[in-house]
Amino acid sequence: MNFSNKVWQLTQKIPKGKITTYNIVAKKLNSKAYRAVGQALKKNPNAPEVPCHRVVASDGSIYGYKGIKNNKEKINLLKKEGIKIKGKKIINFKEHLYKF
DNA sequence: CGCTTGACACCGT
DNA sequence: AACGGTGCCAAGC
Repeated sequence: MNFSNKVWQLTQKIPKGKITTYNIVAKKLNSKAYRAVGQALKKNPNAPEVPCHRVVASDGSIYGYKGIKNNKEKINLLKKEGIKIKGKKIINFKEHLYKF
């Protein structure tokens, strides 16, 4: 079981309409490798199974996801799940926050 | 085996 | 409040 593998497993656990942060995921893995979490998610071999769009930065902003590409469709999908996004930041992201 | 990179977080300015 | 610099950890080369 690699670090990345755990990350994906946890990410899969995120229910629809909920989100979490890299920091939290790393802590759940008993580690401070929140950056490595991002690395794992970007690899994401299980694209459909792992909702990486539900993992955001600690301040509730989309770090890199939309930044890499102008993929508004994914952001729109998040909105459809009940998450409101203003620019790169999630509105009331703490309320949707899933702490495992 | 060691240096560089990156979807972050934290602190100072 | 916004921006920039620094530290962190795992993976890749």
